[in-house]
Amino acid sequence: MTEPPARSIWLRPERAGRGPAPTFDRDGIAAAGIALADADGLPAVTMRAVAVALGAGPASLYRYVATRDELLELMIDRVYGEISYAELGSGHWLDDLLALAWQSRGVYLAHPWLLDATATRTPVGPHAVTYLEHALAALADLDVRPRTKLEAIAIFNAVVSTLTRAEVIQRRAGQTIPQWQQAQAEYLTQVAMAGHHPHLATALTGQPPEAEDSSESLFERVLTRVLTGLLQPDDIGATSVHGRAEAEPPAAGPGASAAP
Amino acid sequence: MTEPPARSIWLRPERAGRGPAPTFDRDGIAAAGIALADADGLPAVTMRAVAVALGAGPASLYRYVATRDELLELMIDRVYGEISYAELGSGHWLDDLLALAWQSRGVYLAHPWLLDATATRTPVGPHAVTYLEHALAALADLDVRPRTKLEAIAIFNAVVSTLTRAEVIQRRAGQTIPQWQQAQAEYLTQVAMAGHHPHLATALTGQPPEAEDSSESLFERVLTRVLTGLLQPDDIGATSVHGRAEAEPPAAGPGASAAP
DNA sequence: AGGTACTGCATACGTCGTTCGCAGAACAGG
DNA sequence: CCTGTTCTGCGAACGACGTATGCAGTACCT
Repeated sequence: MTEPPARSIWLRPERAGRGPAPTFDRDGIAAAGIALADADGLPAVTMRAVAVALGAGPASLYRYVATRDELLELMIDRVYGEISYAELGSGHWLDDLLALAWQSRGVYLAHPWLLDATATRTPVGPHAVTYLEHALAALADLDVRPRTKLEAIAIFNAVVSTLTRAEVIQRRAGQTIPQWQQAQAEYLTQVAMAGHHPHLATALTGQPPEAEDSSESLFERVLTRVLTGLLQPDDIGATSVHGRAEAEPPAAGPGASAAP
Repeated sequence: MTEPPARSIWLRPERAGRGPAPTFDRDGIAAAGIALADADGLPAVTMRAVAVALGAGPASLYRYVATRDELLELMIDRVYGEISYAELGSGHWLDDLLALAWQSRGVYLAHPWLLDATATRTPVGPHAVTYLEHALAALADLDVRPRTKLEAIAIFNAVVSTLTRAEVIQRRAGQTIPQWQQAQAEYLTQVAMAGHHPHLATALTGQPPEAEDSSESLFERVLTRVLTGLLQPDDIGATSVHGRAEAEPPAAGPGASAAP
């Protein structure tokens, strides 16, 4: 008859100090999962694998974690703990946010599986909340509605992960050549060559080696542009640059498509 | 002895006109999967479920699809086919891109699972390529390096999906109250009240019902700001005065690009 | 006509997430 | 100190899933 918990793992106390002392703890379990994910990717993080890595029985983890998803939450929040806020407090909000972005990038590069794990989920663990707090602190002096700040941070995080994902993929291309990716590139060039997609063709056959800027400068440039565009004073930006008619959602998108 | 294909499903011919006529086709299979996903989410799309929905045997689909991931690719590209490009060609790149964004939003709202399916994967099917072609066409007259355009489109897509995901979650809150989400909110407010996160507290307790703008105007406003920031002339926005650590030499590969 | 190459399908294998029930260990109260 | 309660780890098992395999039939090609 003990059902009621169902709450987030972060509200559940780790220990319920009654019985014998637990052999493991959340942090150690998360660390074991992270080690597996770092080595062989997210799919390698199975309940059994983490258990044997810990020297535990196949189903022992369920004493600490209600579900595999909670294990992933633990892992995600633990790597969020690797973020340093030492470089913040510059006095310029843009510099502070860029510092946060570089820190995030570092964590993503150190734990590429985090890109997949956070693609669906939005992290809400203690360390993630600390991150959000610092991001808001960076924007504290900005004269913008709090709502706008939260939006900006959400978009900001999405852009950071998108940029870093591109970087991870490109970095992997140097060593391992995933089968599907090569097939994908083959298909794309083939489509471009077919002639029906002129803009795509010119975009793909553009100057490749030329004065290509580094990934780092691209990262900083794109983020700067996005953030400066995003965090303008609240009263402007509502009208298009072309003096186009104001917000008028075009006719509804495609209808439901259930059956053929 | 037949091993060599391994190529993308888009390069593989649907029919190899030798044997008997297939009972099903890729489009029908994709439609069946989409129907299941629309009704019960992505996890409901299992090989067996799609098979029985089609009146086929449990493993019959492997005659059409090499893996479950390919089935998802089929589904993704089919819903991309619902996008209309009728409202494009306004002559203003921003208007065209906003029209694309509204179309994407419509598809996302009609098929919320698409948000999860494309969170990891980057769609590369024929319809996705058509989408990319139109996006590039919208930017054709812009005096920016092709590389910058591709970047901008990638960021653009990420922002669209982020905004729409937030909208889907908010929309779901009206009818179904997912357990984990309530727990999440409970935890967040509890953390904010604890006192150690002042900025978070003020951001969460901000004006709630006030002159809150609609989801639609937020959508358009954020996108406009991001895009205008992103697509400035190439020579500005590249400079920044932040000494940052974590710099590594540029990655080697020239190939892989940021795509839709 | 006959061979060939494809079709749908039933069955089976291995793995995964998760549940259940039990033996033992620590704490609480007396 | 003893006893009962409450927790612990764990082995075994369940159901579902992705996928491989082998077989019988069918339609095209020569």
